[in-house]
Amino acid sequence: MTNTSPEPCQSSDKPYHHGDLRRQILDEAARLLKEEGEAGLSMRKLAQNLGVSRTAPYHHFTDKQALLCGVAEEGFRRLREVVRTPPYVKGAEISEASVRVFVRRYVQFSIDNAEYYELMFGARLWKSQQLSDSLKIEAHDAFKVYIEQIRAWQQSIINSNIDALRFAQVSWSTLHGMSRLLIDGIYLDVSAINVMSDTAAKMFWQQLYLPA
Amino acid sequence: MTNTSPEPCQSSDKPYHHGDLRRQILDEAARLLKEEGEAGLSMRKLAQNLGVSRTAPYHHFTDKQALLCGVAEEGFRRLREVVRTPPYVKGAEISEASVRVFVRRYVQFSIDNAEYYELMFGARLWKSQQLSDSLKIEAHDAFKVYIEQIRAWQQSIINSNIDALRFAQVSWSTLHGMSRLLIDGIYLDVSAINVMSDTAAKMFWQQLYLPA
DNA sequence: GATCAATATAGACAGTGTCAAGATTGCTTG
DNA sequence: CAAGCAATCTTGACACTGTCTATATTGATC
Repeated sequence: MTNTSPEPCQSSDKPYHHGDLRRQILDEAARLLKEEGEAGLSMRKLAQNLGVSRTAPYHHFTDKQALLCGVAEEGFRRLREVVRTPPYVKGAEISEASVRVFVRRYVQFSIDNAEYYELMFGARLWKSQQLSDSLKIEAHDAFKVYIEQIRAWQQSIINSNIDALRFAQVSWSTLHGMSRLLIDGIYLDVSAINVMSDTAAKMFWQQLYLPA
Repeated sequence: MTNTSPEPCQSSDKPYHHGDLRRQILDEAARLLKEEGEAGLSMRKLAQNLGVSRTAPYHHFTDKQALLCGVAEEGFRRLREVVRTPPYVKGAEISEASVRVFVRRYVQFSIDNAEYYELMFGARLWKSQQLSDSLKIEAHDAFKVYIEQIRAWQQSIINSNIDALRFAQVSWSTLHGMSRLLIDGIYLDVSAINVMSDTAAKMFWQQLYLPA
């Protein structure tokens, strides 16, 4: 399986210094996670796939844990990017349709970036005490996007009896739960994603719109 | 750390055949998962803790995966047990309070048996194609309990516009999401469990009770 | 009591994360 | 341009893992 004869590319002899390793490690890690799952990701295989020695990655990530944190960080960046794309929902423009868009977007992101999502919201990350500062910032920013969305909803809600914090917690639970059930292979009917998302959106909307 | 001198218990010399190994493996596995997390569970440490050779467990579980399936199976049995304890909710007796009881019970179970819950509803289990038949049965029975609960709700709902299947999926997503967010250490405020549960219950109730 | 399946054992192998010590390189500063 | 330094990459080593194989001991059955 291992190719002993060197491939005649990359400027004949590969340079001692790779030059772009950190970036490629992050990408290859995500690729391995996607293709083979968590069990398929090892530091050594990672290095080998990139044509570099086993310990080379340790000069860019102190730990395997640190590497996973790096991938998760990338995920948070992507999430923020996705949520920030139009159409936005602000202030009084809120409607059931806009809630629907938001829900669909969240769930769709989690499916499309399952390998990232698992790390971003997995126990491995949040139960470890060693979160890098940059990760904390990224994660916090991503959370903020959600909170802002809830606040925007809250500004134009008719049901003033609602507790915004509790509603944010429970609604996020719903989104997160749907995502995990789909990602983890417990909900198998992927074609029902949109219907489920819309059902959730309707539930949220009725919470916001109707009196307690 | 390792105690070389044999402890003077267990009828002097320990017998060649353990006699109760399978049971103790399951318990010790759950204990290790609870105390040290998934990373702290290895077949070898397991065997050593039980005072048995490294390969002994393999006569009771073909795989590490099979062992985890066994633990999960135990978890499903427990879940069924918990949900079946009174007070039940049947037919027309449904009320917001009864929904609240159900929600609280589910979330509380997931917290109290986190080490089981993680296995029962983890990707490791559901993405592997090798589920034992007994596990499938246990899991299916546990799901049935939930479905029955939803059906009971449905029988006395006023809102006939609701799609029972979709509602079951989304409501379970909410419960599962809350559980995971708490178990995985993303929601840290454990004291808010009951308030969150009640908020979710209220949301469910309004879905059931109010017209679309 | 002989036989057989269940249960336990030690030995071995490949694979893993990661530490330590040395080699090679690019940047910086004199 | 030379020297030096820090960043980067390398090989070697260690303890640990899951699991295969072959062997030993036991309890139950005819």
